[in-house]
Amino acid sequence: MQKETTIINENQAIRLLKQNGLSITDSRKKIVQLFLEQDGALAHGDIEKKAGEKFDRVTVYRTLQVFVDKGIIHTIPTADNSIRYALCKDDCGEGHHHDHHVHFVCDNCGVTYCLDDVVTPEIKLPKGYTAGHVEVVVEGVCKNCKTPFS
Amino acid sequence: MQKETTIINENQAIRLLKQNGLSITDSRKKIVQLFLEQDGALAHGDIEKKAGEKFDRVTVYRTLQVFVDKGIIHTIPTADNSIRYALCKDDCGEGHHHDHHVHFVCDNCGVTYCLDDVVTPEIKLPKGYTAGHVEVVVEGVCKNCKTPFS
DNA sequence: TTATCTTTTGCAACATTGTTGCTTTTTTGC
DNA sequence: GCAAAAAAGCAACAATGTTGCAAAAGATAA
Ligand SMILES: [Mn+2]
Ligand SMILES: [Mn+2]
Ligand SMILES: [Zn+2]
Ligand SMILES: [Zn+2]
Repeated sequence: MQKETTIINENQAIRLLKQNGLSITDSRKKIVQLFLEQDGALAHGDIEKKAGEKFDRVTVYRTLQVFVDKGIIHTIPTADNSIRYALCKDDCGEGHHHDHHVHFVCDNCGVTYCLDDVVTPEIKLPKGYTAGHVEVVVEGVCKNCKTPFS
Repeated sequence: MQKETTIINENQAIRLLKQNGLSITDSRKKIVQLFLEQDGALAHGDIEKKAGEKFDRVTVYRTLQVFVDKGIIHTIPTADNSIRYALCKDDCGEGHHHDHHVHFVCDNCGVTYCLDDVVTPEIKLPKGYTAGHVEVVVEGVCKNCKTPFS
């Protein structure tokens, strides 16, 4: 028998897809579920691996693209030139993301977290510059990797 | 006759390379000069183009790597998965970068600027997280693209 | 300046990542 | 179930990045 959480996540995945007017397909269900089961963010490569040999690489690319467009997931810029993706928790939708939170990359375990409660600060820019979106990525040691005596 | 600024930049480039204990080669001189002549940041591809067909792609990759290692240039993370590089203005050196400034990417012209005078803010993290380095990238409209009446 | 040693370059081959057009398969709405 | 629409898979390709190695260029000291 399937584990109960898997079923819950499958239902949740289907709900999320329907909410966004997307048709329900195996790959979309599976990829949304991966995000739901996951604490941190996922890179394209992670998804390919975690989904097994099940889906074509192109399908994964296109699925992620659709999810970003619809405001289901957002991208996280990192220094190592690999885009990570994470679920949008805010009221993002088609054509407008509102993820104004800080991201954290752990030096030790490599996991990327959305710190949903830490909002991006106001940045005072020099004269002539107009700010749109602000991205903040903090690198350091995460709560799971913290040693008791450090 | 060569333009005077070119000569100045060549001397400056040589000085910078010597300072960092690097041997003086055509490609290193040329690439440092490109950075000196440039207001914004450069991506790998920009450098290949601007250097003409002069240098091998591999040489450019390796040169940029050496420059980053030596603290001559630093990388700038961007959302579009393309690493940009810019000269370090601070006291960076081999094995330690100290570029704590904000970066700005113009939506309109695409140029990436180092805002050397805008320092990265302190970020208050949730319990258990320890901050190392903080990266801030602001996206918006730059001083050159600003229209008079906006 | 030349000889020698060391470093860097260019080349070739390869790996990884991302893109596009087209055909087949799946999903949806009836 | 059936037809139309959407998505997936496949193949071919483009772009980007990496590695090993031989040739060339740079540094050093006689
Ligand atoms: Mn996030
Ligand atoms: Mn900078
Ligand atoms: Zn960690
Ligand atoms: Zn601009």
